[in-house]
Amino acid sequence: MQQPISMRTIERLSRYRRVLTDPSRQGVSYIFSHTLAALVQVTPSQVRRDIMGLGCAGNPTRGYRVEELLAAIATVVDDDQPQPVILVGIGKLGSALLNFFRGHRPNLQVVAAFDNNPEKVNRIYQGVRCYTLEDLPRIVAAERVSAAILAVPATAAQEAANQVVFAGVCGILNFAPAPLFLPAHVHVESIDLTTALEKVLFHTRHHALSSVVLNPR
Amino acid sequence: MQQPISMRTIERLSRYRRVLTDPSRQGVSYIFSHTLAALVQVTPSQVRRDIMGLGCAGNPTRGYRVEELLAAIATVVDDDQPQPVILVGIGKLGSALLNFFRGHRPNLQVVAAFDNNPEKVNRIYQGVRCYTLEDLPRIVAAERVSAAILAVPATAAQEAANQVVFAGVCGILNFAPAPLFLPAHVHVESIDLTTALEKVLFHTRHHALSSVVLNPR
DNA sequence: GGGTGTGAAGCCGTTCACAGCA
DNA sequence: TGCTGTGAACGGCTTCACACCC
Repeated sequence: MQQPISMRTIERLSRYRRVLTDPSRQGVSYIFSHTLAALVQVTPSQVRRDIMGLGCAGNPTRGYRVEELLAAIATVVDDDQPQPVILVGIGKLGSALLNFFRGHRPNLQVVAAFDNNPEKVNRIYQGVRCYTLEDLPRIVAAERVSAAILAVPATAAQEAANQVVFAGVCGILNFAPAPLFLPAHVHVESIDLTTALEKVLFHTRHHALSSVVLNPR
Repeated sequence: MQQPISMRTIERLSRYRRVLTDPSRQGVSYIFSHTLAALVQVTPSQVRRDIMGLGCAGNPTRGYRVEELLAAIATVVDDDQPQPVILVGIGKLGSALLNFFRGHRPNLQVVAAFDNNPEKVNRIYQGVRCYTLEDLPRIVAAERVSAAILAVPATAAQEAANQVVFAGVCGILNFAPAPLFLPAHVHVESIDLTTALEKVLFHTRHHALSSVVLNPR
């Protein structure tokens, strides 16, 4: 009866959590589906559906208890303990990401960085030490790392991914604009910056042509 | 009869183009749907569907002519001229993105950067000058900019978006982890880094629990 | 035989619509 | 009255299956 939660729902749960924990909303202890819906820009039905999957009950007069929602979301997407993550590639993008993820979510912690450039090895970047790729297996094992952020050039991506997976990682957030070929048990989430920008340009272009003939979403 | 092209298809077209223009594939002039499919990791039917929408004919014995495909893709997603884009926010992430988009696609050009920090104004970052936000309307008009990349902190995102839209931009690639409330004619594409990483962690976690009970994709 | 082009079927996520309830 | 919880309808995207062609 507890039916599987779709990936789309996970994404939204993450966003619900973000707005629910927004400091400006401090002190609000109950929220209606339509309020939350407006905040993340989805439909109220969508919110209720998602929450249904959480097995979390609301109340017709007050809505959902925020604290309860947050706890339920954490149960689904988080672990109880901080999740150790590694970063591979400390170029401009890599260090920007390091900076971004630092303190963004409390239990999502970058525990080590890796780079092939000898000048970078052993230096500390925003409190995170940089190692050679040779240290991967050791550190992945020691810190029980299961996910890696890949911020290397496209040409180095496949090789880096191989090494990371070999070291025991089974989840990758990939920023290199290249498809990765990896064993089926590895989950790859690619952030395709070029494609994203091209999508925006496609839209503006069609807006300019004032012939917006395409289905939304 | 030429039916509208879905957003999903646009994304894939962008990826098809990437692998088709890969230097290592130089000299290959024909390609089969299954070959291209393997390269971008989709099904052959998917590739054929997408190409069908392009109105581009293939040949049973040789496949599709690469040059023809590229031309057709360009017609749909690109413009003939380089597309001017602006960047708002030259922090770590902003300059990493500037670096990334520089020379990644030829006709996709960052023409100006903007930041509120007076120390950054008038400096040149990777060949791109930084301006105050007050210069937005002028430059957007002069350069005929229609899209903006937003790389500012979450707290500043809405305000920056307002200004950018006021200046005449109608497409935004947003990196701030905050929803943007804007007029309907503006297209916002959000890159949600936190959510993306949480998705990966969700997967690894469920892989670890060896109870991967969810539908793929 | 092996590929393309495409109608038809299937699948999944979203939205509707309404019963139940405070 | 107005919101939650949810079966049922809907719609879009993907995959199937097969006619057609080199």
